[in-house]
Amino acid sequence: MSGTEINGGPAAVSASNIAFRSGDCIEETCPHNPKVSCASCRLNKLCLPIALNKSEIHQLDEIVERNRPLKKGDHLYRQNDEFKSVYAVRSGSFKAYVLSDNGLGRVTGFYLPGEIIGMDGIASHHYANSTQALEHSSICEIPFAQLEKLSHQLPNLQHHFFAIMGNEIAKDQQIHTLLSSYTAEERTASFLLGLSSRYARVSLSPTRFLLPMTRSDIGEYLGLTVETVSRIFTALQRKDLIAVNNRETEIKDIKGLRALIGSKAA
Amino acid sequence: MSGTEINGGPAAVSASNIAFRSGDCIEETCPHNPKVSCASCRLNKLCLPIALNKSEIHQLDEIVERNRPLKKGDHLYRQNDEFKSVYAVRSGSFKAYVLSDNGLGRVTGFYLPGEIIGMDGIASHHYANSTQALEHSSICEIPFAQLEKLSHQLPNLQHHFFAIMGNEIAKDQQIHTLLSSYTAEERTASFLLGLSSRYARVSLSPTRFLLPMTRSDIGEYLGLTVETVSRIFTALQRKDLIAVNNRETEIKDIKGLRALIGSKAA
DNA sequence: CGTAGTGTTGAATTGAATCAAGTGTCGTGG
DNA sequence: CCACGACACTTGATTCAATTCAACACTACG
Repeated sequence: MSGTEINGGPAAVSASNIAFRSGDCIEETCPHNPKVSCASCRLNKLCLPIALNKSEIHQLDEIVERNRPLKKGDHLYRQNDEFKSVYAVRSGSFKAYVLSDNGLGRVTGFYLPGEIIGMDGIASHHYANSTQALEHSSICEIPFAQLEKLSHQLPNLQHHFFAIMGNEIAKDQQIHTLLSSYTAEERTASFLLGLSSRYARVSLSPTRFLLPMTRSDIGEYLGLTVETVSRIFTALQRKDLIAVNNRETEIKDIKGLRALIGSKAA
Repeated sequence: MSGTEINGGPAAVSASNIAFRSGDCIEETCPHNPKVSCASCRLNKLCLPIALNKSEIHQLDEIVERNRPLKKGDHLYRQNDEFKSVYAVRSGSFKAYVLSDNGLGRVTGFYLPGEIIGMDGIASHHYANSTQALEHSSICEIPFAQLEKLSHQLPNLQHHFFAIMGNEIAKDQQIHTLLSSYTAEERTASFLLGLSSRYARVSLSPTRFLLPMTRSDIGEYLGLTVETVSRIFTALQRKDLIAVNNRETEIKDIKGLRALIGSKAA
């Protein structure tokens, strides 16, 4: 009945990480399949539905719009667009960035499956940055007005959305510390460890993954130049902490990486 | 009846800025007076009560605890303390900071009257940083569980608290950009302009104010050393953009300051 | 198969940090 | 009320981590 009409065949949480994922995709949980419901979505333990019961998840399902997948480079929205929705990444990955007058862009965040995009627009009713797919990706759109209305009916959902926003705030403050006091090597190590645990969160390998972003994106995010990022990658390889082949990345010594930033850890 | 028993005499939104404020303080709106209600608080147009009607403000008043003032250096809470409440600054100012293993602290934020503290603890149920009064200050404590319950009853309050959190997220992302791409001079100019508009928000002079924090605090916040902050202050004075005498600060050419970061502006 | 984008590496430069030596300011106790 | 000590701030000389400039290799894709 429900099936693979639109996007048949196997798929993984992250298209670029097909080679590294563990499980197989069964039709109704295929992350590229727009018919997947929150109830059956493999991310429902990490995404908005967390802590909701069956009937609540069903209500959430009603307001979620499962748009067609985005191609690499497609924009989810652009800076100053009117804020209408937040988005949950179902598969693939995104970068958020701002463009300054001088043409230079700065990446403000990367978003992986199960993560929520667009909360920077809630206050001003306009998105503060542009957000672009880094690879073939699919998202769930959650119209914010409806999310608010539903949150008002479901205390669990309100509680959880406060938590998601609080988490974003805490995470942003960690990055503040990183940018204001870490060296290039510490930033890069911390970035890789962060990616690692975010992949682990969605049951992908924490030690082998494909970077969906360019070195330049990483540099813009970490406040470094492309050249520095490249050099640090080389240096970390020489220390046998990682192995990088283009985008393919292996963390060979996670403890060693952690040790690099050890004294800075809270 | 209600009066100045606990804290008589004149007071201003920011104790350290008494010399610069415009209006006088009448008893029931004195920010150091613990008996001030949200309804009569001079900050109620900027703080949590915004967008609430009279009856709603009254309900909010019921859950707000107006603690005794904090002395300079007193902690509101410490890193890893159990999260229980968010706090609204009524008067004075605070800094939030994290301490790393190596003993170095990094300031993650400054909080002025009308601003909300503690949202970093919502997700993990533990505060992610320590928060300390920079001067004699008073706060309104808002137990979060009760705020959630009340938000559930008052859609306006829910909406507004989502907005407050969204604003914090947007602000943190701006700082991300600042830290990852601004020079020392641009960071410092941006910092002063930010303070200026935050003072303006609470009807204090945007061009003359006392800095509640040390040069070292500023440096830790902006990712610079004390020495660099000091040098930049001197340089900005030489350019006639500001005049600084210890903590007393005057912005002499706000356009000129803005021009320094012009090409980086969104 | 060529071209644009992505990534690496080297050499020179530089902005901010570090190291160092002061002066200024404030709060406290004698 | 003044003297003392601790902290806050400033300025200068030197160093260094990361940027900039430059050249080239790799890859991916129409």
